[in-house]
Amino acid sequence: MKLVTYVNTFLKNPQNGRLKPTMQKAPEPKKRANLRDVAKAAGVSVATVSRVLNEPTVVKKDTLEKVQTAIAELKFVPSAAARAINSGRTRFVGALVPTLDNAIFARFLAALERKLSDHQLSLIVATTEARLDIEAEKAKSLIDIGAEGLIITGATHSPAFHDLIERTMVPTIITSFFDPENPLPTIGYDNATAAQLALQHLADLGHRDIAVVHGPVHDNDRTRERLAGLKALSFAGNLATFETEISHQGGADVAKQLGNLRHRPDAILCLSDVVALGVLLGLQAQKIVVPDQISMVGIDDLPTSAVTVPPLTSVHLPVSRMGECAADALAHWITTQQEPKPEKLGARLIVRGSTKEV
Amino acid sequence: MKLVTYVNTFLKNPQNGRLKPTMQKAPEPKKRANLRDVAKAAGVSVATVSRVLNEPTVVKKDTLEKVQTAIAELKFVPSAAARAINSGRTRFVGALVPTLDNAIFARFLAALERKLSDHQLSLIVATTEARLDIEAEKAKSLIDIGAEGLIITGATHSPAFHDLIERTMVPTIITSFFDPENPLPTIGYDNATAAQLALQHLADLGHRDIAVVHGPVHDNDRTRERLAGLKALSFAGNLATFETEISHQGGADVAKQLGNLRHRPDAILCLSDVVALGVLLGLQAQKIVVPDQISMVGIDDLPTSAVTVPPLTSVHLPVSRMGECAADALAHWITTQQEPKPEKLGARLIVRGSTKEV
DNA sequence: TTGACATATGTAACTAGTTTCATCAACCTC
DNA sequence: GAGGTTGATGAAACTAGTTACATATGTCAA
Repeated sequence: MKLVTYVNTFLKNPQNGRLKPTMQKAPEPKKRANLRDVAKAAGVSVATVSRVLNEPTVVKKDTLEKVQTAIAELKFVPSAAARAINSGRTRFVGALVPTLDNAIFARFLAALERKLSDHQLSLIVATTEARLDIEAEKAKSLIDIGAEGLIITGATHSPAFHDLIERTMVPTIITSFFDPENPLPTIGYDNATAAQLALQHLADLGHRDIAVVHGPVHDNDRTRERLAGLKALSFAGNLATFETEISHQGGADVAKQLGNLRHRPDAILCLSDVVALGVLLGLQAQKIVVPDQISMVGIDDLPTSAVTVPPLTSVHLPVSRMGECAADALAHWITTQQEPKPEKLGARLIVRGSTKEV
Repeated sequence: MKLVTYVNTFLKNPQNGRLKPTMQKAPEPKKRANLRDVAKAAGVSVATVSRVLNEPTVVKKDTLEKVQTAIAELKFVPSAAARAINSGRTRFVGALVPTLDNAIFARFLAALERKLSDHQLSLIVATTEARLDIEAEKAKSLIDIGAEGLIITGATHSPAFHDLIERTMVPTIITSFFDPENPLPTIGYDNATAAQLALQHLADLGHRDIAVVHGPVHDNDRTRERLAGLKALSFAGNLATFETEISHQGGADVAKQLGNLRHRPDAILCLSDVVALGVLLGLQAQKIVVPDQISMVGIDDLPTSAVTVPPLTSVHLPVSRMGECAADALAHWITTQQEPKPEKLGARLIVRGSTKEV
């Protein structure tokens, strides 16, 4: 299919900058072969060539070979656009993530892309900067350019977005979030449980005065769910929440705040590992020793969390598997028109060195 | 343009799973409007509608309004596929990066995507796992599906890849690498200079026994250039190189090796910040104090590097700007057919707390 | 009043595929 | 040997746009 685009544009601009204005005739920009060319070369009709491409079994063996030879000789690749126009299949889907600047999404997308390509689907990535208006806008342009499906993050979206999905009925899967009741299928972990796992661990170790550090709750239902999970757990102690930017810097900033507190909590629960790493660094800068002076738990379990000093106790979220499941589910939805079942992926606590009994 | 795909597929599967098998007639899957529908509704010809879309100035004012009303009423969005088929423009480009799992590429892609969308271009991201064969394969499928341009990393590629680009003449820009002589335009920093900046800094501080930690050199010309830059600098001391995986874990592994050395170097130069952070953590795990016992420099200057303990001295590489420049250059190349000039972006040393005079 | 020209719009051909329907030959059955 | 069935292929219509060319008005100068 290569070069639909470029060759055509080229042909329409004969004064192309690449051609030197010499006397010799233009180097004959060998036009890309199309179905008709192949048909002519093979001495068959276009319908037959199309059949060779799409249902080769119905074509007689020697005809098949003739056509295939012609295809090879002319280096024919069917135009994706022309195919899309009547099959309605563009073979790409879009993924909307808040940011690429967080290893958790990068890992998710890597798995998603890998698995989608098994289904012959390309992935267009769009970042929303965690803003619902940008999300709706980018979703619209993805659908406008022909995305066959969408992968989105979380269940909270703008009315414009919901309207768009409802009108267009584009298969859309929600990730990083599990809720069997959601009108759109969700594939993710239970954020409330994940947070509870972390809190329970701290509680079991005897911590009673806990700082909860999290990213912006505005427009982020994953964070809200995690916070709600914490509140739902009957915990016999104090929880103080700190909201900050999801970045190492954001975590470090909170660490500084915590260090200055007259009454310092005895444990910190970070709702994301990126923030946790930042907090850890921030504490270290103040010579506050983890876990001796303060325990720390994170959520996400990034590979880096195993390398920190001390290694971070964290709740593992299976983002790579989530990417694979989402890819399979979306591909299946697109091909069969059957909406997939929601899938709940387990989260589990990985105890490492950043937590200690009081 | 929304829903080309899905509606068509839907129409071809009237037994769609979403429709309940009730008695009432199917909810009339309101077919997406096309040019002809709009023309009929507005009482004009398809050519006029097309003109309204593409060169509205040549259309009489009240005709224009009539058509625009019809477009709005029918919620008409032109099919991208149909447009692509005769304009040859698919309005998307592909980016091939080794991995998403390194903040440096994530940041680059974020900037690239942001700027491309200003040019009305979408971005398809493909990861190559730093393998040239995968790169060539994915490049081919990107071009096959109609990518109008490609953004790639580094100047070393497989023969299949070069052949592909030459045959198809798809505009392709090399990033993370600067070489005005390269047949394909490069937009990036001078890797040799960047590495030299780091080494010179260590040399100026009096370090003479330096460990150089870097990622795989196989198939990675950026790393090779950096190493070559180091060798080219007449440095009156010892350089020992350590190759490892580009990850925090990889860095930590090397740190352990270094810690076990009977004669420990007095400084570490990491050719990437991700590795540097890993090394820093690895040293810390062994209670080796930076910079008192050993100095450290990195290259990349990730935001995290400012937060580590101690904050990492690093050579800043302007990846966001690189993304923007690449987007502009590629968009310009696609629209004007004029190959852009190579662009060299400056790198500069940011001195922080991880380096100290001997 | 007529010719010249510009402006606005429509007709139909074109892009590159897929798909329906018709045709024709070959084989089998009665 | 006529009739029915199957298999392979082709002609032409179809997808949804763009665009070259033709045509119909309108304005102005001669």
